[in-house]
Amino acid sequence: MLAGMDELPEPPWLDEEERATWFAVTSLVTRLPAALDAQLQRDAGLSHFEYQVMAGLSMALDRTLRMSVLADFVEGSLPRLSQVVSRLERRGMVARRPDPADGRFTLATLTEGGWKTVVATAPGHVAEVRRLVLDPLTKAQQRQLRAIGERIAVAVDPQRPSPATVFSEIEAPPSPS
Amino acid sequence: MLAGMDELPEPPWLDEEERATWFAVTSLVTRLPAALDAQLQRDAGLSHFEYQVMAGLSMALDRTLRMSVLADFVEGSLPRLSQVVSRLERRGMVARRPDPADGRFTLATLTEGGWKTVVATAPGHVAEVRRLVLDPLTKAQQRQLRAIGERIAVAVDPQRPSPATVFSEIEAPPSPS
DNA sequence: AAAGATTGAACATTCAATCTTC
DNA sequence: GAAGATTGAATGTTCAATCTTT
Repeated sequence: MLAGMDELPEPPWLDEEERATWFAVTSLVTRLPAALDAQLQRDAGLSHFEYQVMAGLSMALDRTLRMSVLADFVEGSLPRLSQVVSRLERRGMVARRPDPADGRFTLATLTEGGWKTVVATAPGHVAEVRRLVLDPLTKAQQRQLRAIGERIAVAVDPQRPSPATVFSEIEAPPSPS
Repeated sequence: MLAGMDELPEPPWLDEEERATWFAVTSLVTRLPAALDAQLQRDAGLSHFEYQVMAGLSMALDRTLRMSVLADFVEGSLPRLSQVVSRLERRGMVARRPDPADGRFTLATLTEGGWKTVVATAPGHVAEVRRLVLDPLTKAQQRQLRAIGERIAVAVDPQRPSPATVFSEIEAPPSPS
């Protein structure tokens, strides 16, 4: 694949500095999600993914979104979203119906009960996000983290739409999260 | 819980900057693990967690570690580790036996075949880590990321041993307690 | 009795196959 | 036939209960 190319040879192993950076990253991506799940599970009986789904809907116009747009927003696969929304539907949090404009789409709507759950849950979740992520960092570090995340995101998936793009699909008045 | 305390009132919602930071974090913690899993699954038929387990053992003295120490190192629960090691054992990658020094402990050892798998897999994995995380960042950003990760780690779990501590357990001979 | 580890059942996730609508 | 979504089976994870050794 790169025969004949004239590249900087990258060392096959990580040096001590790089390993420390890498360790920080793995630790972050394993422990932070676990901590967020724990808080939401404890206080609201929701996984972080379920909460993201409901929060996404709560920000949308008419609290309604097509499944595929919602899947994009929560960065999950459509099959996964479908399973999770089925569970949320059984619990009365979300309702689904075919899109009248095009029957191939499915519209998911946050019910009144789902809305109340989000409204009741959001402050505690936001507080936890502040406590674990925002408060421990200086403003400068928050900016750095944004830039770093953006660079890694591009490397992981160059095709990926920017946050702003995805977010605009959602439209946004009343916004928990 | 905090009646009468004199605190800075924290706004219940995130402002635009904070939300951007938060979005970068959630995106990072959901997409990066998926990308790493994909590479390892494709090239070696291993999940990232399985790889971490085997890599941890490969660095240890005699390629052997007590299950509880290994669980600490890979930041997973003991039940989870036990299930995963059972699978790896069935595949001939790892062997278990009671610790002769104290029968309550179980010693897990990387087999010759497991070692060969790690040796064959590591370069590709390291290359992927470079490609997705290290290469897109400047040296300064790598330092920043380390500092940021450390701050968040402390917030998530103040009791948690520092990376250096956990790592030293790995390299140190099993201390007869 | 406590520490370390394992097990079994409930639950969640993944992926290919399928279904429906355009 | 293609796009959007769902389902079913296999796989993985979680958690409480259990077992063994000290």
